[in-house]
Amino acid sequence: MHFWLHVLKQGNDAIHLPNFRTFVVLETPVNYMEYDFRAIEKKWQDEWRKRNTYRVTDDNSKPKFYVLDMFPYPSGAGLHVGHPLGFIASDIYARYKRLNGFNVLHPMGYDAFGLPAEQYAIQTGRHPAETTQENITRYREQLDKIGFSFDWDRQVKTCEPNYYKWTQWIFLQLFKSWYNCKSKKAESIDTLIAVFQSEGFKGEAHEFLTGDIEHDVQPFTAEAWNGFSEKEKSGILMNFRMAYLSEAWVNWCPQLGTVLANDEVKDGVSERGGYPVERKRMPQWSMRITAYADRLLKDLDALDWTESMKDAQRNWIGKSEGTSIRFKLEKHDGVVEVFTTRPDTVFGVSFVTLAPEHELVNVVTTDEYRAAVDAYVNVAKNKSERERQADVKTVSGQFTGAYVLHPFTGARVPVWIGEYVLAGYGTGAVMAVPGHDSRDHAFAKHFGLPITQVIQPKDGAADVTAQSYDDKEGTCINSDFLNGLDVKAAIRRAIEEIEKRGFGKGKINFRLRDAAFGRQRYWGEPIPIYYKDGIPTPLSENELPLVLPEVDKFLPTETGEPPLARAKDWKYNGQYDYEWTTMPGWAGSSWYFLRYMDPKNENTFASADAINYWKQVDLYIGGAEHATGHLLYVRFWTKFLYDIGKIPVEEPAKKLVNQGMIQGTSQLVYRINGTNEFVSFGLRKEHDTTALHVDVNMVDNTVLDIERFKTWRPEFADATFILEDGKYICGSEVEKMSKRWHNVVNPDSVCDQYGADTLRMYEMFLGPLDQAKPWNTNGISGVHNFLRRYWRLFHDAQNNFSVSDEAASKPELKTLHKALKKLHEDIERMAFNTGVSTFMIACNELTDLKCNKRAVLEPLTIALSTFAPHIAEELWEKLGHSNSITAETFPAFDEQYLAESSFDYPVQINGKVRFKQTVAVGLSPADIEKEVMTGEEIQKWLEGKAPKKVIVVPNRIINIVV
RNA sequence: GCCCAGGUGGCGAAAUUGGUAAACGUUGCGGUCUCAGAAGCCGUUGGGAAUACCCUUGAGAGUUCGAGUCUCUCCCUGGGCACCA
Repeated sequence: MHFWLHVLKQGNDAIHLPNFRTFVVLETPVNYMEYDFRAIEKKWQDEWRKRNTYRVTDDNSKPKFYVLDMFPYPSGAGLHVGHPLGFIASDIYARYKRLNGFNVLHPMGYDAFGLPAEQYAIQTGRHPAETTQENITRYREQLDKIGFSFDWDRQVKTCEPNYYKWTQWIFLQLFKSWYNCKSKKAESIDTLIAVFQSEGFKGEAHEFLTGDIEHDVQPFTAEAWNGFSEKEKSGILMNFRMAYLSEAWVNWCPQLGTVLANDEVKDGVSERGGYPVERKRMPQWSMRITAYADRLLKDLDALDWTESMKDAQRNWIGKSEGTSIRFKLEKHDGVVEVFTTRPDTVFGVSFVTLAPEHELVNVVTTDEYRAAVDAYVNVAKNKSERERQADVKTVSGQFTGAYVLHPFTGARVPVWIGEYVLAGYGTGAVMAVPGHDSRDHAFAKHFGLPITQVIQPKDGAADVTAQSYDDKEGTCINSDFLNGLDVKAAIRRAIEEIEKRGFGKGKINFRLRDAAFGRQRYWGEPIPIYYKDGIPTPLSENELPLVLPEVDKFLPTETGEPPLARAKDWKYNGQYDYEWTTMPGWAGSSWYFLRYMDPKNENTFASADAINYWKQVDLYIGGAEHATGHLLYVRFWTKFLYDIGKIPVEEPAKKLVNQGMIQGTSQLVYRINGTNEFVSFGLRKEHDTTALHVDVNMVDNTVLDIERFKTWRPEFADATFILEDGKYICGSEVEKMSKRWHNVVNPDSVCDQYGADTLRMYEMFLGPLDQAKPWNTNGISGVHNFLRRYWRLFHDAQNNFSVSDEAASKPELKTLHKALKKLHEDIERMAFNTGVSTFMIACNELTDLKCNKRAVLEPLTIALSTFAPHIAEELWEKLGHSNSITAETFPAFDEQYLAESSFDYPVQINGKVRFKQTVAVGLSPADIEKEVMTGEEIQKWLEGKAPKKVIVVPNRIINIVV
């Protein structure tokens, strides 16, 4: 006699004998008789913890492999099924590498400083440390359920003093360094001071400054330097430090009350919250990432990252090669320096445009135009970033009354100001060539300025008065010594001539700007600086960590100072104010991969031994949205630490894989307007309806659970429904997974229903790792079914363990080795979706063969432990092993079994026949040795083989099926 | 506007170097088991044609004995950058 066991959706177990007529309707049919994943998964998670199975040591006898996930920010919402996608992939790869004899570092931690915890603190008064810790605890619970092989002993939290002590330490190193453009590396600021003491500063004549670092330091002699006050010296050195304080244009977000870095601003609004962002000039700590622009760009080539990721960084760095040209002012001593990538069009200049913020605007404006210019500049200044960006189509500008002289022709060229010229890029001034630049063209048209053609397109005439010809192809005309040259040659010739005559010089510009580093926020690392007599002074290293002080409120002070100004008696030595801004979110994440190597070290950020052993991340998995933020900053800090001799590698991660986002599938119901009646999806067009999002957990495969819906919200308690086929069918839409759309699916609920192994395999099965895809559970039963069938291979009909020690047959071995070979390939190239299929195919074949042979099941189970570690461990134990399966070796495949029954099928090419593709037909290896046959030989060769099917296209055998 | 990735059945997708397109899963349909629901198991599921034939990888051309894969043009979707001179 057998009985049925069903489970209520809520998790209440109930046993039903067959003659019972009352049944529990199943949400998810699960037969606990067989594969009891709940017991198995709990057992092994406990067991792994007890045995410290995944503890990692710096074992020099094995090759190392470092698999890293981008650590999560622990938000209050907990994990949804999208979060673990990358973690599962990295876990499979880490387990695979471990089984292949590597010593694998696979850690996890938390990026724990950040805005949401602080916003929550402002609203509720709860300390961010407290809520962050709660969120971390919740994350850990969720992560533990999925069966990851993280070494939790190495966990890091960026908000803990023993971690941010070293973030502050790195800040101090940056503060104490400058970038030498000659040696192309960061060096101790002492070397610069030594130069100043002995020879002063010669401006551009100093080779180490001929790079692209911008500063406004006037030349001085050694005597002058030695006579400067401490404050003056400090001010000058600030222009060279890697971490520096300066008056700078920043992205100010009034709603968030803080400054944002460029990558934190999207389309003129803050990435977090979507609040407007303005330009504001204020004292600001910055990181001189621009010094590394060229190296950050160049070193991308050697990285094993996707092209799109590298391109995103290339775009962001935005290198453009061109030249600066100085235009002498007509009635002043000064010059207007412009930057252009098209010096070949210099004879087409009809005016020069300055950015409204340009410092020369005030100087050159004539009295006649002063009022108009002031008005224009004022309007421009008061516009927010967003307004300015939204407004790109309107042409605006103002003549200053001033003229410059064309360097080659001496012609008078009017000086305008225009919003379309950006203060922060190049020199903040452009030479306008309306014939060959569409923006200049629009400006010229609008203000009736002359348009000259200086480039002749190859395919004949272009009417530049109607439209500018921007292409970098053609021949120079109306251009004196450039006439007849094509664009490329003309650019070279023009630069040569400009340099020779001293009008300017070839120059490389980057779009990349220095990164704003101070945040007017509480929940971040304090910047280890205090102000002694107005001089920003670093703490000494043994004074670290500078611990985040307590404050009464997390808001700015009444006078607008950052929250840290509220901290009572928080002064250096009881007398000097500390810096009140804190570090941005990206600070802690810019070096965490190093801390995992030696997370508990009290004396240094990580010991030299550990760093030399682990070196860098071999495989880094995370979201593509970090392309221009985290991934650029972590490369920057890595290069810096390399320069100052602290680490042996220049790049944080050799290989980067971006996992695609898992979107939510929102479910919609249709309420007939003005009623409380809901109409099913298929019939909604017959009514005037409004779509409402409903909780996806109330919907099973588009069918709404009406009873649950009624209890969901009080207003739906007496709702009525128009059904189709007796069901209420919901509409669906793919949207970002968020509470707002009620489409969040938790990994916990999937683990409860199907188990962690099913969740792991299903997330992989969903599609290619790097692709964005909506979450749906349509296929999850297929994956779950696979695991049950796999379980059944080891058990008889009564669920008794039953594995045979007989030798495996050839077809069984063939199935095994085919699967192993494919798994090696699938996992190596991170095609985990096909990896799941490979297991399924093998399982199907073995089921068909009724194979329960140890010789086949043992190796396959080791392979399965990468994807589904819990069930694999359980079966491994049942197979009589007392050791954890993690101690095994990933089974190698044996070509012999594959070769024995397959051959390369012949294809005739130009009268010769070649063997191209391996097809299994059961021929002897001797047949395969022949590489080339004529058509006649094939006929002979086939004799006696009785092929089932031979497809012959005139004179050509396409395929043979035996 | 510039740069990148992609477009294959009802759906998620596979095809790794140019070699039988649609593996694997799901959905639908049919069957089996059952007093019965569910699960399980078996068959079938790109299109057309009365069988073993033909057509089919966004569109069009090209290279090749052979193209989802390579080249060119175009269309569409997603992503990045953007008055960056």
